[in-house]
Amino acid sequence: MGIDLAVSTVIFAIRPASDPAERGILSIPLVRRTREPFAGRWSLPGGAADEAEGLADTAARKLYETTQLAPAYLEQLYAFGDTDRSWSGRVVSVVYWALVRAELAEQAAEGENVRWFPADELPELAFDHNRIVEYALWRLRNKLEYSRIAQAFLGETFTLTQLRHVHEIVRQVSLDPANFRRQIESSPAVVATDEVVSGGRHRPPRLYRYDTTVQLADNGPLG
Amino acid sequence: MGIDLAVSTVIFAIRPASDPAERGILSIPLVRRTREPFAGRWSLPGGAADEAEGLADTAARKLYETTQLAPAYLEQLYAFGDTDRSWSGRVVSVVYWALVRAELAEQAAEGENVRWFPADELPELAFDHNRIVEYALWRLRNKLEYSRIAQAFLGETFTLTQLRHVHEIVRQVSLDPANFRRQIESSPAVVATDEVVSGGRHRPPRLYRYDTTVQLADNGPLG
DNA sequence: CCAAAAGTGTTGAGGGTACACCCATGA
DNA sequence: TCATGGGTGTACCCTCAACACTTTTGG
Repeated sequence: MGIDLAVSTVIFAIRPASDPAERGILSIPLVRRTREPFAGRWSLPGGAADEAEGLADTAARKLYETTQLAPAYLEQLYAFGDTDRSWSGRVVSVVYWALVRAELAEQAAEGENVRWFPADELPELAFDHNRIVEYALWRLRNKLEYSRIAQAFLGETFTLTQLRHVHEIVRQVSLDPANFRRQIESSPAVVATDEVVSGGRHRPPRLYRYDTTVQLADNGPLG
Repeated sequence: MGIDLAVSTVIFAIRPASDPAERGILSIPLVRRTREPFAGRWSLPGGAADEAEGLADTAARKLYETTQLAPAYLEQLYAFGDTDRSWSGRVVSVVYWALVRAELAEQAAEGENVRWFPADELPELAFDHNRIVEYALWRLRNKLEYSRIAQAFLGETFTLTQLRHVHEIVRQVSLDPANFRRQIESSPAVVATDEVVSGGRHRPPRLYRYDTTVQLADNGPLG
């Protein structure tokens, strides 16, 4: 038979919360399986690797096909290859994780077979996908602390409060606004614009943007 | 046709230096290719993935077959899958990196088709293996700073000076012995024994051992 | 006693946290 | 003028780098 090679992606976005007191919910889109094994169960978007296409390209394409979205950040997570992870032959899955923008994720396709779930309230998924998501969550939370990837959840420009909310939602902590500001401003990756947002009934916050000459995460020689 | 799946491993050990002023050299064993493509070039040990065997098991087995050694540490590095990385069909390589003990690495098999090279003086290798080693080196150096994996280069017991030399050789820095001592002693992963090493013409150093109930590196849910 | 490495003590700089305080806007 | 979040100042603590100093061995 041989070994089947598959590509899957854990897609993260911050979506509006039903409870308006919450600032948003870290969410993941899943697809319902229509075939055995695990027919009817929810699973990560993905499919067989394409012989003529790079692995990351396949991940981005599958991502687009299920959500109609393009990722703001995409990174390989891990190659899962235990012998017993699928009982329809041996499958090695190269899994990626992606961040998409909140504004776009709202209009993302949803339907009978595609649905967004809160990242830490998932149902029982097909294969070893619960374990995969758990690992992706751990990586996301870790990387948020020492890299500048939080911007990928937001649009072109954003306020520091919005950026802080991303950290608070993902890392499940509450951060001091004053210290958060200094921490971000000391980094060259985020720069102030001269625009502000008026309309709130308080002092208009300044908009910041991400400096695209700085790379989001340090992945060493892989860039 | 389809996609071929391979497993390779970047093996690190600290071997005795020719210059006795050096404490040791970070080295990698390579195998000479006997077939096209890249016949005659040096390359990473590895081979086709085995359908009945886990990926890490395959990596450890290939490691043993080329060096007669067992790894003290083994971790997945990355899945390399660019479409143009082999021009004998599409090959996806799941690459692991491993640490082996210095004492054992000295007796490691070496021959016409297996040879150890200093990690940062490699010849031009087959495929994209130079880039793979570069990434593995980056990961090793990074992980040494925030994990307790340096012990894997040493034996059951070791002196703090030996452990410091590992850091100095791998990270290419010189470290203050006093501060290094405190840093290690504050970590629960390394514990003092009541033995000392006599014989040197100076105060006999205490031996330490690694606490096996603590895991070397934090790989999150993957353990 | 001397050289050399093991091991201890101490100080000062820098980064992060907590928190007091002022600023600018809409209602 | 008040409520609300934006934004600044500052004191304290803790970690870490630098380096002086003491200890224990072999020669």
